[in-house]
Amino acid sequence: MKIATWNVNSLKVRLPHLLQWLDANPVDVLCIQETKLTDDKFPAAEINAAGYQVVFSGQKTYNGVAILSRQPLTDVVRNNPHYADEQQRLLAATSGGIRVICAYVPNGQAVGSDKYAYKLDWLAALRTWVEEEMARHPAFAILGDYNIAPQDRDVHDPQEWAGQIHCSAPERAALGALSGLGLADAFRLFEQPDKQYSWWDYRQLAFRRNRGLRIDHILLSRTLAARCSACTIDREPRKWEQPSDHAPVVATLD
DNA sequence: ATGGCCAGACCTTCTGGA
Repeated sequence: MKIATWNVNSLKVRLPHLLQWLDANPVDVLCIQETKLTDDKFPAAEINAAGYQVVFSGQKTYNGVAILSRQPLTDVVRNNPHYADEQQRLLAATSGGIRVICAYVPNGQAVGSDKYAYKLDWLAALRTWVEEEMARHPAFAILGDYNIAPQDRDVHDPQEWAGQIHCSAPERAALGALSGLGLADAFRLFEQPDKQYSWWDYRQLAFRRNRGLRIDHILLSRTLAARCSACTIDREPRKWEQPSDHAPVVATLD
């Protein structure tokens, strides 16, 4: 089976891309972020018609997450029970025996800002919840936009980004604390070409120049990491007209 | 020159993203 994550940056604008991508890439589970839609506006019928069950948790203008699945979704949980948050960034469900969390980690804006403090608090609380979920579900995956580049090799220009948002030591430590629960970055289970990114700024022809960051990740429990035979970033939809600034990441589980 | 693009809100200009 295949599981994937994609920050679509407005599902209203990107629904045609989502359907086009699913048609070419009929993954079993897809986590999407930044839907930017209230639940009454969520295009469930169009997604159902494409052969997917879907659960979603949205709000106006910002954030919003959804899980699409070919198999039924059960035991749905919205938001982190350990962290009161009006922002809709987390959704959990079980599909095909796998416990999945879809995560849209706060951006953080700038190191030292209020939003940065929120990002770190949010990540600390996420760890507590993930630890619980993993204890209950050995087959566990958390997929999403982490807004953190784990290492300098995940950054097009590590000197330019050194210490900056997405690359600061506390952010990387918070991601490391999640990994410390026994989660593996699926992408790094395999030999990969250099300069593989999942996000590119809309400005300055950043995509054409491959000036990007790898900030979208699939983290797998040991049980699932043992089943994982591939993990790739699909740059194709970033080339389409009016694209999301993020690319999908796909993991194959045997 | 610290900008540049994009999406969405209530416009002709802002916030947030990363």
